[in-house]
Amino acid sequence: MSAATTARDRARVEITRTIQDTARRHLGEVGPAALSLRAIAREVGMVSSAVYRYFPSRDELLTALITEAYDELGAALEVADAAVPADDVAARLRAVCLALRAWSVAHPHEYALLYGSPVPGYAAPDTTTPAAGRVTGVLMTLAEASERAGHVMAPTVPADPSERDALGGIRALLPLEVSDERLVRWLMAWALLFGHLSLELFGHMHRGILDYDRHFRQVVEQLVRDLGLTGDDA
Amino acid sequence: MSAATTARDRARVEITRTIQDTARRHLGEVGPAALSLRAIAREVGMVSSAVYRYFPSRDELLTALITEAYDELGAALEVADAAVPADDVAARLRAVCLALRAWSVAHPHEYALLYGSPVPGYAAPDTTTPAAGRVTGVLMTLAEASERAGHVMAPTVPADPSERDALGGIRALLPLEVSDERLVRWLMAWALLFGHLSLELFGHMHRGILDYDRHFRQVVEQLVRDLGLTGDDA
DNA sequence: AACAGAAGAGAGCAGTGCTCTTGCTTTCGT
DNA sequence: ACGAAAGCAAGAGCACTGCTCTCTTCTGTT
Repeated sequence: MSAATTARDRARVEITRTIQDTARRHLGEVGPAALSLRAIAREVGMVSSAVYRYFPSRDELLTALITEAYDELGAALEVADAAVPADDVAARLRAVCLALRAWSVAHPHEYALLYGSPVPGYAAPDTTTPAAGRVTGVLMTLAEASERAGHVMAPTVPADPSERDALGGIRALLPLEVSDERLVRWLMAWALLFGHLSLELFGHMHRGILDYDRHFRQVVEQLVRDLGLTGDDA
Repeated sequence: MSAATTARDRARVEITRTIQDTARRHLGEVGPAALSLRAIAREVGMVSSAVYRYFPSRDELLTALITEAYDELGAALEVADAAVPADDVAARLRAVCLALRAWSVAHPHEYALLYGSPVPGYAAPDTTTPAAGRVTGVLMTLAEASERAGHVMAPTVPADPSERDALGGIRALLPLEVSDERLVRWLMAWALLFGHLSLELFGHMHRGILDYDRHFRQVVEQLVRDLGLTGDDA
């Protein structure tokens, strides 16, 4: 059993980090699809084949970047969430939404890597799912908090009985019990947020929205309202 | 001036179509990023350089495919919309939403091409915007119809005065006057729909939603409700 | 029938991911 | 302490990509 970290071990993790960092920089500059393993190797100062000692394939490198990005985003959301009184769910949602957009706008290529079209041959391995769950987990935690606080949502369509089964996957991941109706509304919030960001970052709002920041805040306000997080309802 | 269509002209459009059709087939099979001009040429039965007589670059070919896809989707939505009584905006929205999802699920790669991360070096020229507008136009038409019908939306946050300017782009594209609040809600519907589809098609709902179809219908119902398209409000 | 222009073929350039072989160095077990 | 074993870097090479350039062939028009 040699748990001792040899010099080679240290060099390995260091070089691995160097590669991943340069990859990350390249990602931020040229985007996921244009990521070139050879270009990265060139900049790190080694020949392309040497990189394969550290990442068995370009996809593995992508996976590392994906996980890292998910974690970074998740952490940003958690920090934003924690910076606000825990019992003020409306404020927490606002903070999380703004943090989400701030990170996405600051890292559009990373956003595209996470939530854009999947890279062609690439199929995300299960390694990334926990990191990905960290992001959605923040929203789901808020959903639970809202349920616990007993917030009254805007007029909501009663969930079809079969909807309960349709939501089975999520429910298994949630510690707390949340009503179908509330779950649906929070899933809609989830889709709305990422839809908004995708449309904005991928250029589909270019001709329509003149002030992204302003409009986003309006949307978040409406979201807070629909979820019933403001004291006054209807 | 020879406006007469010579045999060569006819051959040209025919071959152009053949290339585009093969490209379209490949697109449906391997996705946008993996589209290979050489592979297409190979299948059409000519050498790669010959294709450049018809499409000056791979990007031009992509542009053609994008425009085509937008048009196809737009047409599908228009057909679905027209198949329902014009004065029943709720029914029209339901039909459009279901048609949107049906097309997207049937053509995931085309969806990714249109609404996923933009292709690396590629910047969509203005040629595609009218076709793209056709899709969003369907939704905006419904928004106008709803305004005209005087539907009362679910409790809505009053729009900040500055929001009016933020929405300037859209408003310039809309023939009818629609209130800021209603516009915001319909833009949210737009973002929600494409967010939902992106999350679904790009695999982010994989662990959470067991019955996509069922869940989507529930979401659409809630959407109809929030937009105030059902007779009974709150 | 002659000619100009369009179309196709092929070679070639620079780039990609990835594999395999060849040396070299560090580590580990005896 | 030394030899074996494992790890690492480099280079050549394969199959592929988009794209350009040249050369030839073919074809529609006058």
